[in-house]
This record gives sequence, structure tokens and C-alpha cells, in this order.
Amino acid sequence: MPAESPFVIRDARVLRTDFVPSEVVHRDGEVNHLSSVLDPVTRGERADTAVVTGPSGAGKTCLTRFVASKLREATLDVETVYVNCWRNYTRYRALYRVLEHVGRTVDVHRQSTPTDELLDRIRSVDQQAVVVLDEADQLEDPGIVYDLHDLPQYAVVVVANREQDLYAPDGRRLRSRLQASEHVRMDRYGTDQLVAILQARVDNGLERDVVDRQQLHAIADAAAGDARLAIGILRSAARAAERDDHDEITDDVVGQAIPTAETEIRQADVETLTPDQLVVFEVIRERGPVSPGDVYDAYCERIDDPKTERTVRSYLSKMQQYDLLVANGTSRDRVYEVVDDDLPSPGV
DNA sequence: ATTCCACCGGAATAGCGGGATA
DNA sequence: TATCCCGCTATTCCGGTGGAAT
Repeated sequence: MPAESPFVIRDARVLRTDFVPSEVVHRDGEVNHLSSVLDPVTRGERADTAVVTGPSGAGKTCLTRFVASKLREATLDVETVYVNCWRNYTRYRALYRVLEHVGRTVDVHRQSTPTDELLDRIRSVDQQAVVVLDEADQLEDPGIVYDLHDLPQYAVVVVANREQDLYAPDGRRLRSRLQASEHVRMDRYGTDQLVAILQARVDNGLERDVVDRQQLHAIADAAAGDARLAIGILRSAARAAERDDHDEITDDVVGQAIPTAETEIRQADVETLTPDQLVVFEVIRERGPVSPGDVYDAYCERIDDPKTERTVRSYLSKMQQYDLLVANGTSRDRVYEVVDDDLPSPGV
């Protein structure tokens, strides 16, 4: 051990969760499946819409990014457009993102150009493109899926956690369209697979011998099949070790990194809340399981110019979608609770 | 079994902000 | 500069749902 190097991290990019590795571990079947669906694009032909589903951290985004980049290597004049529908949940914003990446004229300006005109311009683009609609279940209006599906120059990849969320609640039209398309289903990673994924990141991103196999196993265990969380834990641990001037990651550091990574991921979501929404969230965090009426009363006491009850109800359902809150009970017995973030419970 | 009522969420509407247009 | 336009948020109205009280 030449303990002279004060650094733990060699290449920080590799530890980012959105990093796309040059080889996707343990997903050969899915890679081949999605590749074959998009294959017509390489011949300039129209490709069918593909649907990718699976729980968070199963590698959906990684898979689609990987396949898209391979496609781009093989076929130079294919554009890849990645739309995060969680951030761009209205039809207008999602379309705007598409045009932003595909349109050669950048004279599109926010707000003033109507949705119809965006569509017209997208329609008139002759460039072939693969459009990835990630987190598509967050779209308030799934219409954009067939907006693009109907246009021959676009190959659409719809990514979502659960298949059923794509159709709900009234999406019969969407259902008939999507049921005919190719469906790639992904499952949680096993612990051994997660260890392999972590090992690949370690080999490329960390200095030698800073973390051992058994520690990777502990991280994989804590992540419970979620690769995004596993990599987040590894990153937190590496950063903590570097901050404290260690030249290796201790078991202690790993143990502390687990809750840190979990709250970091959630914290990013909390920071997107408006001040009003944040007050609602704090009320629920402090009072534990609490009825909607009590939430609203407490919210009104804390804020000068409170919003309407109906508006707060919208906040509540929005925060549930973001996995910040859970609701128990259906009617008068309903209570809200923050998703527990600091209790060390790998099971449940 | 029936009634009550806290709660849910869809639909229509108004006001705001800021970019475009005249 | 004043005015129009459009998406977005918040508000208003309201029908529906299902535990809880009677």
C-alpha cells in the first residue's frame, strides 16, 4: 500500500448516477431487445414505439441511454432527444424540449409560441431522431406520446416505473396504441449484480484498494436492488473518506453513507418545492400521521397569506407523486405521513 | 341500513407574468 | 409604449366516495 496518495476518487464522473458506462452489466437481453426494436432506424426506416418499465434503479434510463448512444455510433445522422417528463410534465414543455434538440432554428422562444406551432415545427423536421420520454408516467397529458408516435421520423421510447401508470386513469386511447408496441420489462438487480456494477465503477473511478469486496456487498445489500441508490452510497462514502483525509473507505464511513445517500436523493426533491409546499411538508414531518384538516389548519397558522384548501390538496397529491409523502386511508380516516428517510430499515 | 360529512379530484375560470407585436 | 397572447398557478364550484355515527 503506497499510502502516499491523499485521494480516493480518481474520476468523479464515473460516480455520477447519470454516467453511462461503456458496457452495461447484466442487461444483455434487454439491450438486445431494445436495440432490435430501434434497428429500423439504422436503415432510415420507421421504428415502432418501445415501452421500458421497471422499478427505480433497475437501469431503465441507463439502458435507453446506452442503446441510443450505440445507435448513434452506427448511424451518424440520428439525433437522440432525452426528455425528463418529471421536470417537463406539461405537453408544451415536453414538446419544447424535443424541438430544442431537434430543430435547427433556435428562434423558438418560451411562452409566446403556441403549442400548435411547436407541433408544426416538430412535424416538419426531416432529421431522424430517437425520443426518450423518461418518467413518462409523470406526464399530466400523455398526448405527446401519440403526437410523436404518429410522425414517421421519430422513434419513441417510453420509460416508466409501472406499466399501469401509463394508462391510468382514463387513457384508453393510449392503451390501445401502446399495447401493440414492444415492451421491455426490467426487474430489480440482485445483490451480486449490484456488486458487479459497483465494482465496475470502482475500477474506473476510484484509486486502487480504497474499498474492498465485502464493503461493496454491504452497499449492495443496503440498496435493495436499486442501482442508483447503490452508486449514490458509494459516492457519499468516497467523498466522506476524501474529506476526512483517509486513503481508504472504512466500514464506518460506509455505514454513515447509507442514510446520507438516501436523504441526499430525497433532499433534491424537497428543494424543488415552493415555500408554501415546503410549509405543508414541514407540518406533516413534524406532526407524524396527521389528517388533511389538521394539516391545513396548521399550514394556515404558519403563513401570512395561505392558499386555498383545494390548492393544498393539489400540493399533497403532487408530493405523493414525488414520493415525499404517503397517504393511508381512503376517506375520513385518511392521514398523511412523510416517507421515512432516516430509519435504518432495509426490510419492510 | 341509512345518514352524515371529511375528503378527493375533475372542470371551468380568473389573474399573472413576460415575450411578441403593433 | 400599450396591447395581445399563451402557458401556468390558484381559485371556485361541485359531484362522488367511503368510513363513522345514528
